Amino acid sequence: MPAEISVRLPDGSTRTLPEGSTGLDLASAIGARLAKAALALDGGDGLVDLARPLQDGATVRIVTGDSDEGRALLRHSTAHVMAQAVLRLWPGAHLAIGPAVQDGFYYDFELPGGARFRDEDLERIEAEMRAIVGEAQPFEREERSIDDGLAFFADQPFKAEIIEAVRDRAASAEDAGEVGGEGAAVSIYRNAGFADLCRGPHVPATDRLGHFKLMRVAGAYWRGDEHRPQLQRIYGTAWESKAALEAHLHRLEEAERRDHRRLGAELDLFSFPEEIGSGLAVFHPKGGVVRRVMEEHSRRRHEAAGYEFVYSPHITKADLFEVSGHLDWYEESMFPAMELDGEHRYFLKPMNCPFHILVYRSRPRSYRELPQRMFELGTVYRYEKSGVVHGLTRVRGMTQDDAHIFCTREQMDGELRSLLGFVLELLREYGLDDFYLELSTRPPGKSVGSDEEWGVATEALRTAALEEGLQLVLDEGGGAFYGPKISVQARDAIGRTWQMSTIQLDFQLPQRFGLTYVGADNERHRPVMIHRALFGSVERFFAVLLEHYAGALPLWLAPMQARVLPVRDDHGPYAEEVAARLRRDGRRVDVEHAAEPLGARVRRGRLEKLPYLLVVGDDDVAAGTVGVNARGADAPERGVPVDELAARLSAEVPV
RNA sequence: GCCCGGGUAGCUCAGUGGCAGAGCAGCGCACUCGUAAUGCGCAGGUCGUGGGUUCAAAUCCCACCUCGGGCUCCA
Repeated sequence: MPAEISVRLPDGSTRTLPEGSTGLDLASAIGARLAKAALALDGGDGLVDLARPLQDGATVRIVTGDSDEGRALLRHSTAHVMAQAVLRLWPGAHLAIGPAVQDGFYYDFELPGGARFRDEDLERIEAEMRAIVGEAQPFEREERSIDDGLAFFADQPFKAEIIEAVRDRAASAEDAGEVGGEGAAVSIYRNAGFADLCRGPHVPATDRLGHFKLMRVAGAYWRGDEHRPQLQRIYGTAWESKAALEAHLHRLEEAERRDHRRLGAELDLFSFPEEIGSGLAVFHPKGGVVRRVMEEHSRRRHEAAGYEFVYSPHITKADLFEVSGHLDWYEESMFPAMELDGEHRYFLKPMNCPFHILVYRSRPRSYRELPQRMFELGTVYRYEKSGVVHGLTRVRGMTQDDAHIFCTREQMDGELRSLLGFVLELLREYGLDDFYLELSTRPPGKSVGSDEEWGVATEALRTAALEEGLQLVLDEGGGAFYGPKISVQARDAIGRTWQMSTIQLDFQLPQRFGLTYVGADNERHRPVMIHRALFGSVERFFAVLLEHYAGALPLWLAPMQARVLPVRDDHGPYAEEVAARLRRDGRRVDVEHAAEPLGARVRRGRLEKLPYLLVVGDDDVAAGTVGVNARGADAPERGVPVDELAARLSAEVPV
């Protein structure tokens, strides 16, 4: 009688199989359907190939494609197949890395003779990949020593570099997906004449794949370092089923439909005239209304929260940014200097903080007036590299809802706590309600101040963040040159995250500018400075709201809140009366006269995403009512008295 | 800044060496209508900019500007 082993399944049951049985044998024993869906085995400490023998007594779980880890696995294997296809089409290509990423995968290549992928190549590669999938090639794992591995990949310099890094125990997290084996060995996966350095696991064979699409080609630096060779990266997406792939492509279309750049043009909100320059927007009248309402609400809330309003110019002599350190640490992001009389250099400001500091320093300060909170909608200019400008979310001229809080060290913790609460409350008022926090620490080699100060500041931020009870993610080295920061990341209606508010703690600038206050002890003390912007920039926040709401802004923010549509020309005077009545309540209302059929005007109003279309005809003129066609409603509502409508609208506008 | 792909009418796009096109939007006239496109007509383009090749360039070549997707960076 052959020896047997038993394994425990997630439901608590156990299975007994002949010794030497593999994950695939187990799946087959459970059911043919599972055997077909199985991709890998979770043997307790990580995923392994189905072809591996089972360990007696282990608790195991079969991984299928309909889980996050299963999808990551098949994406990784699809990347592998793509590399195989590229190598068939471009013999001699060098392979770098090919991990699974959110929704898909990529692989980085260096083509022989410095060749570049072109868009048309994607089709050829995809066709080759489908051929490989059709060949149902099994993935076979083998382990080799470091030296064997180096010899094996002698003609693959990037793979060799990865192996050397493993040998030198300097493997970064990024390499972890590429190498396997324990310490002294690396693993290689082979299928049909192709072999790749890879930790694995992989799906059993290439025919488990197939629901993929190559998306685009891009450049990417080897190891993300712009001083190292630029590789050719191909991005693809891959899913466990045709339906899942199609659903993903549909989500991409949905995101495109919400794109603020598209909505901005369609709804006549803003534009980027080429004549002005890259990354510099103009807001049109309708966008101007939205912006004004956003800003007015913000001002009111800041006033209520104890902020004082200051104003500062857009340009300054160089001295100011020399003292602040910006010219040492930030100059590459600043527009070049304006030279005047060969005597003074002037700069457009990239940040508002030094100006607020000068306001603080304009006279002696007492501890009695701290904390002092200075707020400004301050327009700043940053010379962003040409490849990074993007709609309203990454521009070269922007207005920050910027404030600087000057306080004592003792007040610091309390200020940070109340500030975080204020930020989140305000963002919720604009309709965002799903957040997490990110703590950015000292950037190595690009900062000022002592380790002790950075440590204190970072801990103060961490404490305040933890008290808020939100998820906290660490962003190592992501702080500003003068201090660590917390940023509030918001998830929008379709789950994308955006960096919104930033809160930075700063011990450096008060020192550089020699800021002081006189304490109760009649001695001079150094205040602490907190930099914070809640929208981040008004432009970016505008873009985020537009995408979050897919252009259908809530009533209080909508550029036009209602449009009155007279059925016939002779209902025009009544339509104007209705509009005038609503305007008395402060509503933004217009009238579109009956030059076209009602259906056409309703359609136009819908496309403009107007919250309310108000139709008035014979019945309404007679009864003093309107027909209410609300955005998002199934059917129009007839015969609503005008005063009742006015009351409804007022109730819907919170401010 | 680097890699790939674009730029033709206000918008979406067709046009790959031989007269610059369509739909929508705009304007005019007619239609006066109860909830997602009334009809007819008119007007609208130095084909991103500048060079070059050619008898002839939207089309081929070069440079630049600009937009999109990435890398790096970031509010």
